[in-house]
Amino acid sequence: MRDFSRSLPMSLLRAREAVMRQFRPALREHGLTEQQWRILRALAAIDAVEVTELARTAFLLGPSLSRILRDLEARNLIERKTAKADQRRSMVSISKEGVKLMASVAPNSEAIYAEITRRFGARKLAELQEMLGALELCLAELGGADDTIAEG
Amino acid sequence: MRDFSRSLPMSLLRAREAVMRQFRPALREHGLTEQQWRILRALAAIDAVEVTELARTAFLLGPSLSRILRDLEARNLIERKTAKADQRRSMVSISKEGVKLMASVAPNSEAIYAEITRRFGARKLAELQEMLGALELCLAELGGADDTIAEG
DNA sequence: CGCATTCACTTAACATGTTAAGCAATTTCC
DNA sequence: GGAAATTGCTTAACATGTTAAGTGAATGCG
Repeated sequence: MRDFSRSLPMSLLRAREAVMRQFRPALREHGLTEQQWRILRALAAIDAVEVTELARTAFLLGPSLSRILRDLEARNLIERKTAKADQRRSMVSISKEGVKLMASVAPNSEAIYAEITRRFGARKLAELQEMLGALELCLAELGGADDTIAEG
Repeated sequence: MRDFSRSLPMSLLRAREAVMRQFRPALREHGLTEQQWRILRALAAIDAVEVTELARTAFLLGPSLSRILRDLEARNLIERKTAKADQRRSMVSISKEGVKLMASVAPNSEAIYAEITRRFGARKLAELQEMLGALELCLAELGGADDTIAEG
């Protein structure tokens, strides 16, 4: 069997970990996890979203998002209100405090990203991202666990 | 701020998830998680290893590995014995049952990997892996949380 | 209308990720 | 030789990943 440490999943895992290692300390200083940061960033780009849509954007599973939103709401970093038209839906938005927190983290985060880009090379980085996107696309067609496309 | 859904961490996360989606169902059929599978594969390649070395190989943190080894030992898929020379060290190896389980999963796993390679293209895949390795390397120099190199 | 189905979200249960603390065996250094 | 530091591993505590089940609201349809 192929040396698993050179398999694609391991390569992707190690690469991602190498990247996230750079960011985690800065986030930690502000009491944020990687996933909480993703949610705040997703929310900062829009006015308000439904939970399901937010899950897709932040790439989190429903149950994880449910828990995190509960905690972020308790910390007054986000706000929720149920939609008028459909009581099942809950609209999530970032709070003033949330915006303030983002503002205090963003510069540091941007600096780290810039350094990574500088070291790896902007062109190479773009190339890499394009390949990752292509991989994702070609596997999306293939499907996988509970793929909604193939089951229609 | 840059659209975070196009950031490098997100690209890596989505790509990896797209890949793992293909494998998880097969592993699940045999009652294995991705991490347990990584450990068995790492063990299959050698006679016996120390826990710390296994953690490095399977890319798992100590505490995670500790728990998983406890469970795999309870399922008789691995074996442990403390080293004679140093009572702190524990040597881990795969059991006969473990080998048998691997043999029953490996063909399926290999087939999935082959299909991914076929769809994405072997050459492109090699290129991608090379870029991932380069990224990892260039960030390793940069360091990160609790980096042992920079602290010596 | 009424009832089964679907939908949006939450809870539950278990496995892992992550950091800090604990513990015993070993090594250092005087 | 022995106290202090280090090492190898485990536990603890909390956050998230993952799948299944639960709950209340909306929808489809007879």
